[in-house]
Amino acid sequence: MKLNHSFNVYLRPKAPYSFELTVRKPAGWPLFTPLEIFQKGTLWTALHLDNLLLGLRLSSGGTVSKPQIVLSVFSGESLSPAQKLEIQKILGAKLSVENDLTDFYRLAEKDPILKHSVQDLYGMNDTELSHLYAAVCLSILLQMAPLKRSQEMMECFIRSYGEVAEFEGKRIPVWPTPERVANLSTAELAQKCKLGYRAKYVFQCARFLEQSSLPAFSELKQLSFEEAKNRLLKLPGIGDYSADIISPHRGFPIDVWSADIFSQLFYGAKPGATRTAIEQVKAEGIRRWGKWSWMAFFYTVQDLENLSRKLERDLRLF
DNA sequence: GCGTCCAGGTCTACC
DNA sequence: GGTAGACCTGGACGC
Repeated sequence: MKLNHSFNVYLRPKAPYSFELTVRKPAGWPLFTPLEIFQKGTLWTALHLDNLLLGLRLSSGGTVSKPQIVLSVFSGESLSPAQKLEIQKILGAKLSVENDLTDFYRLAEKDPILKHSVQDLYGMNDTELSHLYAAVCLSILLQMAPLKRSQEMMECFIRSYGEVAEFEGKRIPVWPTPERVANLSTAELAQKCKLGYRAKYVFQCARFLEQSSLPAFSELKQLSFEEAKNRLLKLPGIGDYSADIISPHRGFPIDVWSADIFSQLFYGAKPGATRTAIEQVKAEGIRRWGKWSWMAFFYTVQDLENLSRKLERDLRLF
């Protein structure tokens, strides 16, 4: 879809805010779609907001201590001032411009693991996924597969069934909407992108969301952590790990891979039976970091390369 | 080359 | 209520 209309917005996030680390996370997590383009400090990406396809160009107009995001929004139709204001508000929230890292950094300074990560990734903020169904599909396609295969499934799924935002000579495919996927068949999903048993869940979740059986992202945010998670657990194929990834409140999403990492960080050794270590590691992370456990998880995972080097050298775990 | 195992979980039948 | 086994696929590994 060609997006020929545009308007510009200047966002002023709370400092510290590293534009580059926030929109282009070190572990390779994309902002809104795995097929977005990042070149010389500028990100071209796209997403659906309430079924409206938008293209975005983002760059930094400031510094970590005096941040500014220069944002151009592209749409297929002319938008009213009220629509533009609403879009600016939603994108600001997704980019965490009101996020205050002060309390988390205060905790991190005294923590033998986190003190390294916040130093390495100073000003990195978490961001919100493009929409609820995108988050659901992401978590399902991460299940029970090596990362490479998950990435292949995601890319095929997005290229095959997502709309393409065309603007400024770029073509950015976005995550499919539940309305589109609900009209497909499980067999087609399984065969075309080799989703395996996950095809059933991707399809059933699309039907579930299309029938509005679940609140939108913004509404889930208004609920308590437990209530939001309980609502998400009603989705087919969504268990404890996936709900922790999807929830706007976030959780401490420990799977086999991260249980291995955090077990080494907490206890200095790999877990014996990895599956059974998940609960133990999760409980320990929440005990140590409480309401900041998601941010601790987020910073640790993004900083693994630096962290493993530093921990080998001088970390004394408590 | 071929067979087996298992991976960044979740569901369900069975006890 | 707790738990073993099944579920798609493909890469790694042993033979």
